[in-house]
Amino acid sequence: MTNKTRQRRPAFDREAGVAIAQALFHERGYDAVSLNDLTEAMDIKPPSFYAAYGSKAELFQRAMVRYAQENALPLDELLSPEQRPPAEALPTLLLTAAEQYGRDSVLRGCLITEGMRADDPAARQMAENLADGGLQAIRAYLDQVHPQDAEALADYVTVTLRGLSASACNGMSYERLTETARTAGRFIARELETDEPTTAS
Amino acid sequence: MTNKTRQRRPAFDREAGVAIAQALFHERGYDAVSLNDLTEAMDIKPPSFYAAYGSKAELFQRAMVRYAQENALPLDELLSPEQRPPAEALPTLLLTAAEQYGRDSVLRGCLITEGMRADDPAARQMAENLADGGLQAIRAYLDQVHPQDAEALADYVTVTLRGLSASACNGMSYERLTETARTAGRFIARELETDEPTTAS
DNA sequence: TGTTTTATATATCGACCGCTAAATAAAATG
DNA sequence: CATTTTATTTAGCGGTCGATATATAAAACA
Repeated sequence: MTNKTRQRRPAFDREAGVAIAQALFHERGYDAVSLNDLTEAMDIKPPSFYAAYGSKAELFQRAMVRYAQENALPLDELLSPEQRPPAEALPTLLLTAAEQYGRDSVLRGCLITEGMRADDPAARQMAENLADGGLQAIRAYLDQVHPQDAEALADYVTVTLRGLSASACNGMSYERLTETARTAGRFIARELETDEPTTAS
Repeated sequence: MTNKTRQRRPAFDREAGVAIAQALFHERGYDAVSLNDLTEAMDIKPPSFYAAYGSKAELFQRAMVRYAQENALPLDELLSPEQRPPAEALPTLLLTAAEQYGRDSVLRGCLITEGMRADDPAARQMAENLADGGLQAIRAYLDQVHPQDAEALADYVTVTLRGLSASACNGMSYERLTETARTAGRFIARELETDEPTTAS
């Protein structure tokens, strides 16, 4: 009789809850955000929280995935060997990261990078797994375009990214972050141009 | 009568307690070390702990000062303009740091640098104050020897140091840490030699 | 020796942690 | 409407957090 498919109860928007959690985790870090902080910000009670997300760590995982989808560096574009030589791609990668890490006054640094320093082992492992994907993409790109120094260059880039993220979290200004990224990018470009004196057409 | 000055009761060695705390804080970070961890490692009860150190944060401060005294980079030696040109001093600084951050399998990274990411605001501020001394030394050195790019170079060095410390904490090997530091050092040396084509005698 | 000082141990404190059992109310289905 | 399902609320679980009030015992000093 009631063939009209009734709308399901909204209850609360779980995806919106993930977005709220993402912002809180990004602003304060995993450990510093309590269940009370989360349920209060979402305007729900703890049982609803656990029915929806399972645990604080599982929600963190979803928040990091959401962050990666909307904020992660476009590695696929940046690191396509056909389009960009490494002397251009890697400086762009560093600068794009620095711009992102420093552009918002409260959401500083990289949620995933900083998640790797969480005290909770489960959360830390989740962050490491997600970060590993990006690092492997950088490494794979360098294996193609600059195999003789792929590990050293990949390590240099990841260490610089971690330094930029941590510095952003501690308040380094947008201007100084991006200037530092530009400096590191120039150094890489100079190194690559030295070894590989331009294969230009 | 008893003019023989009696030895004061040993009770427990407070300096040894600071050393124990230093190791625990270095291994796990400020937030992840509980009062119970500390009192158990020192083999004392909480009231003795508070009588001796005042609070967890105050003990952290003492542990960081102790760490700085015995482990901090010898900035005074490294950064003496009379002795070393920046193209030599800065690469040595980075390499020395990387060696220190990665040489011990459990005490990774820099206690003070990582302390700046503590969740406890008091502890974080203490770490920032201590770190600021080192950063100002680097900046003052560069103001003398390379005033045209002092801020940019100082920022580059500090970001690299933070990246090395964080990477060490997350398990990057001694070899890769030191190789990354050498890479960054080469980049700096190349930059300085480009701008300043040797003032040699 | 007697008195004072100092550091100890016992036994918590109140607050917060992540998380959940049980009861209830609302929506979906017949 | 009555029934089932689902998400909610109330209330609180056991545990740990940093930190303390109180009482006691040992050392320092006269």
